[in-house]
Amino acid sequence: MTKEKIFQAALRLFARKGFEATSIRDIALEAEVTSSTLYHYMKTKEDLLVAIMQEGLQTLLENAKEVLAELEAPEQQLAAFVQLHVTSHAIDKLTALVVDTEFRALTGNTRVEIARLRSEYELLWQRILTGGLEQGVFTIENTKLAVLALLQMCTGVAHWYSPDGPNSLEEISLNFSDMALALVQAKRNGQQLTVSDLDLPEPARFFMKPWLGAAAHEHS
Amino acid sequence: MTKEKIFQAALRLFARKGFEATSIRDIALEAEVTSSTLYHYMKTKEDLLVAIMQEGLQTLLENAKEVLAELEAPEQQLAAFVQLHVTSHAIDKLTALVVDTEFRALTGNTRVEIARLRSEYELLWQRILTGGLEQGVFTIENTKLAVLALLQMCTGVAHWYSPDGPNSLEEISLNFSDMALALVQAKRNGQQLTVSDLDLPEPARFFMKPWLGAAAHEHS
DNA sequence: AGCAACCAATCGATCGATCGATCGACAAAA
DNA sequence: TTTTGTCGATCGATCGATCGATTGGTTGCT
Repeated sequence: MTKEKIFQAALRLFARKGFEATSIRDIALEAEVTSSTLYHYMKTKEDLLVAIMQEGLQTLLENAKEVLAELEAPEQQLAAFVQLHVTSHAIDKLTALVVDTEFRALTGNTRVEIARLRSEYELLWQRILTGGLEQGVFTIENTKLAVLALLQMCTGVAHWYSPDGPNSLEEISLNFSDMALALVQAKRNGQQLTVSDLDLPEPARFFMKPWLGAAAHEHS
Repeated sequence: MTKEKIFQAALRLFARKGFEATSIRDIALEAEVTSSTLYHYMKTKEDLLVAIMQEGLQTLLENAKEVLAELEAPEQQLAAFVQLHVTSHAIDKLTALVVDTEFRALTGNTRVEIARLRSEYELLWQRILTGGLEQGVFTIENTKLAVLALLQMCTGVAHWYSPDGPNSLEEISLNFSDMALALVQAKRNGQQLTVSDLDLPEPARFFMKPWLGAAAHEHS
């Protein structure tokens, strides 16, 4: 479908050059249509950006909520959240980069709406940490700062991950879970917990619905 | 001086709207000169960006090297690095944001040069973690991944810090040091280390040379 | 079956606005 | 008189967006 082709082209270019540096004609060229054709599928260039960001954030949010519904222990939730976030940001690097770096290009209502999605997601992390604190399994001085640190550290994966890199996605995902558990000093019986102590359901990735970009990669 | 005024204007706008979204005329307006005058002080718009990024990265790098010269123990070095990085990114938020988000706008030689500065800085972190591993004071599965995680988590401060926020810069800086020490599981005598165990020289900020933006803020 | 009416899809041409950058003129300072 | 700083005017290129025309497939009426 042409529409999908246009969205994929925009996604690639927004991620590589940034929203402002990408022209309508760039997208048209990449999608192998004329710039006029673009306007048959969208109203403005910003609409493309909004669609990408909404899709990415909503999918992440849905997956996160499913994780919370499946797992109870805060240390399990945290590890699964890290795996979900890291894996999402690696598999669909392009969408993740756009979501994380092009927020300032948004204007008006959509800006507020996207900000709301993001803070809703942050709140889920906040609750996990609070839960872990109440159960005495985490040791955290400041929950809000810890959430910001954890999120930022996991989000960074999108900036450097490559399937050809020295570490597999699974290694990275597990390693980041361990670092997160260490950061909050997750302990049971006075022993520092690692992800291998938690027996999470096989691939935590099981929950993951494909993102926009990942979906296109499947049925190509 | 007019030149300084121009650089400050560019810094503010690049940080707020991004390099590509900022026009020459925007900068001229903000600096209260005409766009022609800009070209008396620079050759291209990209030169402004390069100057900002070089200044920021080089100052950070110099300060980091001084920290390494003053402190020996890896846990001290790590805590001081975190404080330096966090404090830099909070005090001179604008420069930090530009350095961290506008790399892709660079072209040609400068792109390579800036990338070299950045990787040189990363290497210092790498050495600290390796040192801590060799002394058995850190527990880290994968040093490179840990460096990326730590850097990303500290860099994120520039995105949300505000002097009017609920936490003082000192609180944030100390808190992030503790989280970093926890992430690498820094231990002496089997006891998890915190920043208060390390008796660092009074303000670790002592080493900090002012950045471009911070400097202008001083003699204003 | 055949024709008319419709509609989604695509195009080339082009709009006014703005882009980064240049030029020569003019004024103040050295 | 030369140098340094500043300006208005303007360059060609490109920007996001719009327009009417054309195509090809689908529907509905006879």
